[in-house]
Amino acid sequence: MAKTDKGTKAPTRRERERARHREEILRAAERIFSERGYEGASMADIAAAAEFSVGSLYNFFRDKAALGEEVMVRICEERAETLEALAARRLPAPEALRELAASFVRHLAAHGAFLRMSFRLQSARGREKPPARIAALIERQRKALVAFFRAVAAGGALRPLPPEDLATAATGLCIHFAADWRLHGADPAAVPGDALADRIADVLAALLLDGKGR
Amino acid sequence: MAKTDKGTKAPTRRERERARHREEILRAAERIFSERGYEGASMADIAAAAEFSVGSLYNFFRDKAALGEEVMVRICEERAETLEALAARRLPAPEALRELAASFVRHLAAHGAFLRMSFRLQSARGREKPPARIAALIERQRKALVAFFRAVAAGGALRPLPPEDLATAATGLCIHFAADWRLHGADPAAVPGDALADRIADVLAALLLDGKGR
DNA sequence: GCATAATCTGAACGCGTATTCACAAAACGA
DNA sequence: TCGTTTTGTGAATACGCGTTCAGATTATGC
Repeated sequence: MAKTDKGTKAPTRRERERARHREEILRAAERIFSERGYEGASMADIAAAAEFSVGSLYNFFRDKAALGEEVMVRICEERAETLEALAARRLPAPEALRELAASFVRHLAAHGAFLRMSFRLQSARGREKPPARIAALIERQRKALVAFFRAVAAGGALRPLPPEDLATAATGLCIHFAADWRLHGADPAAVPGDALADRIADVLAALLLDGKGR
Repeated sequence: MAKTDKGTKAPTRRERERARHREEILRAAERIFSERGYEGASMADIAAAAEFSVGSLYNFFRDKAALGEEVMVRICEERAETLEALAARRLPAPEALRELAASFVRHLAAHGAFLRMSFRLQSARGREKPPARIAALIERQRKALVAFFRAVAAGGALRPLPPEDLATAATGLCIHFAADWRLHGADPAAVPGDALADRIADVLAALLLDGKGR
């Protein structure tokens, strides 16, 4: 099976090692970013965490921005895939919303850098637009979530709103309840768990489900 | 010898001038922060915008952090007062939600720095907590919004959720719809207007109002 | 008008950090 | 084993920015 290249040979030993090193740098970078934030993480910090020299980082990434972008891209890709898979499952509304909340919280727990770097996109310097690859992934997530809500709404158990608005609303709810949890949580380094997932699920259900059982 | 006494005599000419200068610096700082973000705004930029020298800024504020904090504090105070006033008006649910959306958008339009600096609180370096004064104001806003929803819910026209959750949900919706509008808007420097307010109001109504008329 | 205090100025300083580069080490092919 | 190529190293570099301070400027009290 052709891996990443445009249909050439199996990767040589060198290529495999290089890929592994790249991977380790990315993992270390994500850890440091999530601990100290993008601006607070120095290349020296990341290099130390990855057990490489600073110079080596530049053999793999053009500059700090490229490294940060790649970290974010991978997180966003994972989230997009999760959402696409979730949309394809065609669950009934209540379970669908519960799964949405659960997957969101799992994503947060796995990628502490996600919320931080998302917020950074909005507070970033100047009038910078997010890099094109990230903008595209955000759009992909959005598309998947709209499809998710279109499918769920077909069951007729949701409030009558355009799926686009449902998607935006659900995202806003997830993010803000998570931020609120971070703000009020005792330990700022704590990892979100089932308590948060349940709370978000309850709110999503209460607000988005059509309350026909009343 | 009366210097800065605790609210006794009429302020002398000097004191009034000093207060005016301070005011001008704060206005300039807010403008620059909203244009370039906190990290992207240099003290030299702010000084130039305020038509003072850099050194003068330090006669009014201990350092850049204190200046930024003061800018944020004033914005948050204004918002808290608006919310408290709104809660006190005891409007019927539909009008109440419409006013909530409208006041939020007016606040955004008046203070371009608000969203940016709010997001910055979440993506900030290290594990810094927000300054105590700002944390207190955020809490004050939250309290006001909870009171608002408690009052509105007393009319019985809202979805049956704890007012705390309604408050968190409403905030998340407002912020995320605004962020979405910023992201998809043609001009990134555009000022949010009635179109955004209407959209948010519609969503709030559709999700938070008890749909008993169905 | 003069002495004194308050305010303003902006060049100079120090610090932190992203980035580079000359060199070292290692891996590879023959 | 030996030249060549790739990869790794970390001290040196360059730069931006927050902050300071000694002196100029302006206001105030007498």
